[in-house]
Amino acid sequence: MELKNYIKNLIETALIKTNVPADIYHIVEEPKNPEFGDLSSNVAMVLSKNLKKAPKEIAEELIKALDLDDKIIEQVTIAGQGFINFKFSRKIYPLLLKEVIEEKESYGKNNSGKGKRVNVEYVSVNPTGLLHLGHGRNACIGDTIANLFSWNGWDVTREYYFNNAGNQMKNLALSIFARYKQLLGDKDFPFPEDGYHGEYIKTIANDLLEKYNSKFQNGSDDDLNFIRKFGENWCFEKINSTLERLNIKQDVFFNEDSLYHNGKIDKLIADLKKLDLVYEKDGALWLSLSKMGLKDDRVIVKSSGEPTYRLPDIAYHRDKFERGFDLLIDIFGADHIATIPDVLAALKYLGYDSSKVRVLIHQFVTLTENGEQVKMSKRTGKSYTLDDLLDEVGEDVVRFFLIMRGISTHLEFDLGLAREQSEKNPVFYLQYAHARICSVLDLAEERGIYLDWNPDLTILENNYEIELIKKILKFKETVWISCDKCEPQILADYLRELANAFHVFYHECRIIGVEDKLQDARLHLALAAKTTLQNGLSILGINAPERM
RNA sequence: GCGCCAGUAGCUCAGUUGGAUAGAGCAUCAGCCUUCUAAGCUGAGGGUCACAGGUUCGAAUCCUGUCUGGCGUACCA
Repeated sequence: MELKNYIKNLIETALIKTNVPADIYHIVEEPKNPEFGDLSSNVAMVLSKNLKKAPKEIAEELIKALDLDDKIIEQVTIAGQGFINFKFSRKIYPLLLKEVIEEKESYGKNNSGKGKRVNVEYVSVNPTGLLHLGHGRNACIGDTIANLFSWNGWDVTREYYFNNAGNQMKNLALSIFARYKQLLGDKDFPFPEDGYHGEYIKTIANDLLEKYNSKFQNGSDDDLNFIRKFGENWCFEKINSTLERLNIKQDVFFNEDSLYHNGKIDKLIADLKKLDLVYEKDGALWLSLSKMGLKDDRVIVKSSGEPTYRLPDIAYHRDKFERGFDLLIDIFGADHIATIPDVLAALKYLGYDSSKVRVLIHQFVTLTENGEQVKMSKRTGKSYTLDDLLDEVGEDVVRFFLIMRGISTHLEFDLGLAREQSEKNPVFYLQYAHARICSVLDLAEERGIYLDWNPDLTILENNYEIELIKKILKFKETVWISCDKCEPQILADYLRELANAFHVFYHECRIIGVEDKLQDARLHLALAAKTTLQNGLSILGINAPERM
């Protein structure tokens, strides 16, 4: 039972009874100050304007109309400017806790997305280099959001979109070729102006040399094509191994090139022409964004005959629509922001419901240590890659740090803090709570204490116990909100609060060695806390260690 | 110039579509281990919510303007 929904329904039923339209927007929330009660409603204040009555007066009438079950609600009071505060009977919490224990590893799941399909597109890095911190943020956000949708009952497709055809890939081939020639002794062989300068290009060239010797030194078209493919495979292998370390596995790898081969690009152009949304000018094909309410028209096919990225982007999203998803989520870095309004506008004019596309823009990541920005890895002397970071602090810390801030804010990754294997590190705080519980449960088992299949949890009634129970019960709602808002950070924050509630309970309440019935009830409470922590951590893709 | 994001404690950040006394972690200071993991717990100090107006019962939150930082603003992706 969801307590918030219960109260909300109670109020709405009362509103109908008193002939007030029940569709008014009102909030049921936990008051900051626990003295005010367990849940609080602002409905009287919201209504006061429409009804032209004092909030307190409305609240009084409403309370009379509430159908109260005194087994559930102990007290209803009016306070402040007109808040209606509800206090639950302490007896209901243990009953709800029982449900948590019974649901085990599925506690927290709900069916709000049942029958609906969502496509989450993330990472989507072209195979021209290694993953960096920004990609890591993208990957961790995307994977966590995909997990959240899954927990909310959605059928989730995790997708990676890439382009292995365009200019960038030519550039990759030319960059590798130049390094290759240099390795072959032609020290002054010119490096392409817009080439990829990373050290990894030299590594690829070196691998190429070791494997094929001087076979490609002429640099013919065939040679360059081979080198391009070699480079692509090399990069993908690295990208995949990094993602694997983060335990990220995607379902669909969508190749942009397929849109050209299966005619979807041509069809898109034809359809846009039919709708009179494109025109030719200076030998190029322009998209009439001004007709769609945007400011400037943009080129979608260059005078050279090559498309710009906008064209396949539109075709790709159209393809996703055609695959029948109810929701399309794109996870982009802040540098990709410019194209979004264009793509959405075009989709809308092509007859698709562009409100089904949800674009999440995350801001950049900066790596700092002792307040100073870190650009190069101390260990390798090269620019800092996601792999370097994983080597240094491990996957749990990386995953947690990259989602622990709101998506839209800049993220400062404090390397010093991340390296700290102590109480300063927020990841360990969560994991420690889990390990602590495991250790208590182990000790119980060692001493031959077995959990009663039908525990009397009503014995749990002190504040520390109740606070922990309330926190555990909040998990389900948190999984929903975090998904609805597409903010993994909400879940991360919640888990810290949950861990804190457990640590306080543990500190104040002896579990093993107290009177049998109480011991059993507290062991069950610890078990419920463990389950909740474990489930929460699994959504974040973080391990829940049994020992630390 | 224009667009998007941000500006909250010394630092890094929360603040649940406007609610009661603005919160947390780190840092600082002071306490708590002969009993289940001290990677823990308790307490203290620390604020002009960038600035100025406006909207109303009520604003960190909404509107307008200004300032500061980041990212964009291609016939690159």
